[in-house]
Amino acid sequence: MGSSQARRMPVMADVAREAGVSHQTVSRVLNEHPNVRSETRTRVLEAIDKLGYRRNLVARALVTKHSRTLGVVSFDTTLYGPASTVYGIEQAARAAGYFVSIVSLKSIDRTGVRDALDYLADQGVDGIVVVAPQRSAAQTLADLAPGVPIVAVEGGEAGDVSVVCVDQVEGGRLATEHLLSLGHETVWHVRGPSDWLEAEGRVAGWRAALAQAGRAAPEPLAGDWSPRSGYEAGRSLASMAGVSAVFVANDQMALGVLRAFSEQGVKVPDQVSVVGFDDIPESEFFSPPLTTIRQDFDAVGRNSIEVLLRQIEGEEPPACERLVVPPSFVARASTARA
Amino acid sequence: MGSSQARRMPVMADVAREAGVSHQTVSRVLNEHPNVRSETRTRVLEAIDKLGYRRNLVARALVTKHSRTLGVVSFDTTLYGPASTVYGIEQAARAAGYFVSIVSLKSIDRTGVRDALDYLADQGVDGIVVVAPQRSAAQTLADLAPGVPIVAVEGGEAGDVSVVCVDQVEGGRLATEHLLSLGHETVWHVRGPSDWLEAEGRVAGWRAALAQAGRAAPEPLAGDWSPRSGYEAGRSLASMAGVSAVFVANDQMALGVLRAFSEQGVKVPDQVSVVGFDDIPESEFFSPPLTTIRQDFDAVGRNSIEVLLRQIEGEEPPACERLVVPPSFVARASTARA
DNA sequence: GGACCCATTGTTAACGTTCACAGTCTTCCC
DNA sequence: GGGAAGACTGTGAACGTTAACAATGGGTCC
Repeated sequence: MGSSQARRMPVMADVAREAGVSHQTVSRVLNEHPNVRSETRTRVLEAIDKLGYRRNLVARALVTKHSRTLGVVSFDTTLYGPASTVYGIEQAARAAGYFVSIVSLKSIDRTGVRDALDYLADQGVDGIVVVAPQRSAAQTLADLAPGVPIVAVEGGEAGDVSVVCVDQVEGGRLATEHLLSLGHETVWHVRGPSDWLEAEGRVAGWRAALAQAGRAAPEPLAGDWSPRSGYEAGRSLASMAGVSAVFVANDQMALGVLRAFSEQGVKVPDQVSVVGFDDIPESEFFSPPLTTIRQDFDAVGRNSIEVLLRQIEGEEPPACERLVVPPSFVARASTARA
Repeated sequence: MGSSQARRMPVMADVAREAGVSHQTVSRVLNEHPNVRSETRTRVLEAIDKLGYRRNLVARALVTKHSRTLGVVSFDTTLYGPASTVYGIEQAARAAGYFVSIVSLKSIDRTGVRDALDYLADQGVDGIVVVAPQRSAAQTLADLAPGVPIVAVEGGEAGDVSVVCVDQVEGGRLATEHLLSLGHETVWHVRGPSDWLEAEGRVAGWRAALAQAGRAAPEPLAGDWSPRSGYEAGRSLASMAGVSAVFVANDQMALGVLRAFSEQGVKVPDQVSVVGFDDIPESEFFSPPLTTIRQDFDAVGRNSIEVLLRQIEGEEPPACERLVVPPSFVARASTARA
């Protein structure tokens, strides 16, 4: 304990005594019940102020069965994307009067997600947002139905949970079509890890755009989102003939690609055009400034809370919505005509 | 509500009935009280398993007055530093069996911090970590003593709250001494915003190193941590004569500086050496790879939880510790002999 | 064999709210 | 002036857990 508070915190009964009313009337004032005489209300309010009373939310939660706390499960909140999404979630949740309890997972094995959900459910959260970009996580989610409403962010077409996501396919298409429109014969791709839905979506968009233009799709190079993996892919690409346009699945890897090209004397955008994905704050100052696809993480966070609250507070049964946020194209200096 | 749960969750009394014991015995089993016959324990455990019972932590918190939840107040968790610190905090807290409730502030006016603390205190958190890198936040903290234990991260020498921080002065000194050791006449500095304690510390270290070497300190250039502000500082520096070494207060701004130099045809490290601060994952792949000062954010997070828990669980009165994590020097390719 | 200790279990009362219901006092209408 | 509707307030009982204390039983020690 170690608390050195002199006298104990006042409770509702203390306020009631001070104001000369019953504890229930104090409760009514606090909950803005309409049927309280305004004179009584001010008396209670004064008493509250005088005693420095603060309502005990734990006791309240016990009886109402609502903690006004939302849980967030996320994977590696150190990355820009997840961090921004969680930030958006937290802002929106607090604006709606909810607390946010966070669990950041190191790895995303099945048990990890399951444990995190149990953990949060134990705590009595009213709902959970799972930032589950990996297929494995998304599937786990579909299987287990905890007692509380759930929303998945970037969760694929998972069973009967609501999903909020950015249209990754459209993003991949935008990037690829931009490069093709500049006259490049075809577009190479450095993709993200295979169990990430976002990576899959971008690959799909890239393939679709190439197919639509009647171009052959080269074998994509594998990456793991890290600058280093991009660097390695970049070295491979630099050693290959006929590479004039590359769509890299995120900005961090794109940085690695740029670095590798620079080392190998490959000029961007003169010899090779590069497009990234995410639009992290640094991208604008890469050498050269990176043309990329912007994801509105803030909107994703906000929307996920909206969907979740609709599920928590709405009277209808869980509707299982699917909300897609469009990506946008950001032109900078890393692409040029073939 | 909208919950479609068929029958209500079992409570302790249900388990007790099922196992043929009193609810108190169930409680004892759950809390690993020693004086329970092992045969009784297994019977209770079986009943728990059979009914799928989960203990209600809200009710528990009401009577124990401990929620096993810690609050975190942070500013802009989108930035790498805060994000990593919060990540470390969350990991350490969960390992110790605590939940983490987060409040991310947009701005750090006095009221913002005050409200956040009140908000968390209302929720009944057992302790709070404030990632308060700005002087204003740190001061606010010193003023108000909420009922709960508090630890400040990067909080300066604020009054009677415990502080965990990285030795910024030492970091600034390391960077500057490295540049001086390469034979540079003096070292220029692009600093962070003036109300940030970290910015001040780095400036102080830089000045100290210059003074110790008997060199004059040029007027530092002002930045706001963003790549753009670094870019603008870089343009100024490029237009000035006699600039051969620059210590930039964070890696993001350093990126902007590198970009500006590149645009102006200033070669790094041939003409100018650059040192950053933070060691973000991207730094290794800048052009050129950035020599920088690494902060162990993870250690900061872990330590802050350790200090906080010692304050919460220890029996002694709040000791008001001050824990300093040393920075480390990371050599890469952005610096060279004068 | 009686006193005493300890392990084990049960009983009752908090914790601080909100909910359900029952009052009391106006006011208004016929 | 009687009754009913409505505004306002109070009383008692939950919510599901842990704390404090009491009770039981077996063993040990002289």
